[in-house]
Amino acid sequence: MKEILREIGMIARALDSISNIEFKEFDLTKGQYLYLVRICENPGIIQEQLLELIKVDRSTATRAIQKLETNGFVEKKEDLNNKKIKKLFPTEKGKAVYPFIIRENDHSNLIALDGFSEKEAETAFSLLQRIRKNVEKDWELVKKGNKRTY
Amino acid sequence: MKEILREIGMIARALDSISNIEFKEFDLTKGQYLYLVRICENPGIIQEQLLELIKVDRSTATRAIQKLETNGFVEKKEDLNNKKIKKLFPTEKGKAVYPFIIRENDHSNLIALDGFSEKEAETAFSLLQRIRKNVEKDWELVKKGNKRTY
DNA sequence: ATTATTCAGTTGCATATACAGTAAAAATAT
DNA sequence: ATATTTTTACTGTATATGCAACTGAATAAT
Repeated sequence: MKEILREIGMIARALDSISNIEFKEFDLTKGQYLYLVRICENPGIIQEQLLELIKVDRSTATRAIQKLETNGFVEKKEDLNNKKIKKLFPTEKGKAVYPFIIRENDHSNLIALDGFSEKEAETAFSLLQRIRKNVEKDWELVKKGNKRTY
Repeated sequence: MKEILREIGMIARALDSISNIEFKEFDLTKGQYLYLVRICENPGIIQEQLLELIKVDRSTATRAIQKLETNGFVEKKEDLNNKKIKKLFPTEKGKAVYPFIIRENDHSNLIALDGFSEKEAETAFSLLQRIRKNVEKDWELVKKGNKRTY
């Protein structure tokens, strides 16, 4: 059995660790960049959708967004038709750090794909996308309390 | 730019989340399975090597291992020639849960690679391995305090 | 129309994570 | 041989993470 999980875990932790260190200079604490980029790219997104994009727990998302709001990176806006939801938008401060996050992420991407041909990079992306789609089904099930059988 | 990082992050978080939920029945708390499998597969490994295998901070490893030890899954043994290091071994209890961890991980692997041909799975693994090797260089640098320039 | 169910967001509590700094042993340099 | 640097493990403190349980709003079921 080819242990792709372990490779993915190692890569994810290493890259996340690097990002967290590098984003401290923008006063973003651990993990916050994940939320901020996605809010910048999807202005008006609600927490529930955001957490699905990141694959993180509801409570974790609540507090990460709360902190981002406290520190002036994003703001919550009420919806006129639905009192339940809160739409998320980046502030000017949030928009200002966005390019730095992208630049860093792009660099990590480049490093990750060092030595890859155009075609190989393309293949890696499409295979990873398929893996992600496979995995997110189970994630949603298990998070809803269902049990996997195997 | 193909955003492979985000895919990898999503996959890693989703799978880790599932594992943590599933391993609670063996009294393994968040993340502990990562350490335990590797100690089972590399009996006598020391903390410093283990953390490189997982890509986690020294202090995190210390406490994770401490907890595994407290809960009777692993034990530390002094080395006769080197007073600095502590070799890690699984206890009987640790060895007993190992197959369950493997079974779960194998299942997740299978789910992740659902719809993949033999060849595609092979390709995914080898590309991921290359990505991991690229990324771990930067990780080691940054963790040592070096700054990346880009 | 009323009741039940799902959805979206939050909070209490327990726990993991990591940076910075410490200490002691080992390896290296002089 | 001694001084310096590196290696290995650990601690203090701050912060993130997630499960379980809860709220109120929206939707579905009867």
